[in-house]
Amino acid sequence: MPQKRTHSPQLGLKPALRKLLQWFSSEKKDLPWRHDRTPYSVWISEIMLQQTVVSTVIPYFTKWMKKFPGIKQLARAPEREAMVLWEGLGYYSRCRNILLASRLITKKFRGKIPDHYEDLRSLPGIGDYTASAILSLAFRKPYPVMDANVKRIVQRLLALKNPDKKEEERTRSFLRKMLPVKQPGEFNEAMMELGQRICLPENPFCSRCPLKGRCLSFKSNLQNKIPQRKTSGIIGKRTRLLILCHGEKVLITQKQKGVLKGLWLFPAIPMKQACEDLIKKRIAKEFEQTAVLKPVSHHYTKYRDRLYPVMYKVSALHAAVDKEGKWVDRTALRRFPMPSAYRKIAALLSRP
DNA sequence: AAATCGGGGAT
DNA sequence: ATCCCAGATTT
Repeated sequence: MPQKRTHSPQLGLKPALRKLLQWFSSEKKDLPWRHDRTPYSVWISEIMLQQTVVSTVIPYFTKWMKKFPGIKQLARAPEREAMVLWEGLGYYSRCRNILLASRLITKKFRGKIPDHYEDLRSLPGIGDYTASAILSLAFRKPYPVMDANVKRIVQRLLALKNPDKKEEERTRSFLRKMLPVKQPGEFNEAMMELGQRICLPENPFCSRCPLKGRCLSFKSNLQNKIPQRKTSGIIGKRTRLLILCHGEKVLITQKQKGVLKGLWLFPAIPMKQACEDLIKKRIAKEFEQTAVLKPVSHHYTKYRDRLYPVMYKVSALHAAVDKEGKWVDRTALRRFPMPSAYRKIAALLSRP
């Protein structure tokens, strides 16, 4: 005869799992990559979704699948064409890596996306998360994913307080226990959507959570203490952009390295620096400031860069400019991939 | 282990 | 205005 408990009993893992899958089957959203699911569509969507919210990805995914419906079309595409589709999505190395990987898949895997963990990990841009997502969603293999949503949920379920290496392993082993071998994809998607819609970083909707009976944080009312909020550490910058007009043409330069490699930018210098000396020395003998455009903000990670575009009309060009930059007709700017902040300025220039 | 890479949605 | 996101790669 079991003794009467003072606390409410914790829900077993199996019943909790059943509730989760039930919640997902009735609440899941209709997303483009959930139609006609193939290894290719899973791969592309998962890469686009890295550090990028669902609503942002949807139009990019749709455009991409229309232009590159399969790996064959992708593998023979010039990088420029792919980058134009990616423009505005951010983290541009993801796009370069997709191109690289598509060629590797063609060459080393007979044009088929591999269905083994190590093979997937060998491809550029595919880390632990993406490999597990492809294996579970596309090939129904029992690999749990650990994205930010899943980590947050398990942290709360188990009331883990400091996210370190050890707790990450706790999380992984918990997920391996919970994951239903016959429907790993459903489980992974259910967890991610739960994190996205119920188990929010702040003020989670615990009352509507199918896992609340299994959640130690909820039981102890710690759901707003776990996980700890991290301190910001934002760093602000100010940069002046030079919009140099020569006749109908504008000067842009292509990034040669870094994450923005391959993208085109207007020449930029820190605010403090005297830009007119630079123009005189490197670009043209004669110039005249013609306008000051509205600033736009360009931000990445902890940096918040405020861009101040200034237009100059230049003449008597130095010959050396062609090496680093390109004079482009204003109406042709749209054919050169740029980060969003720069695109906003380019849009102003291309209309009269 | 920590830094770095974008952009925008949500609050 | 601030936090965060279906992370990967480099330092």
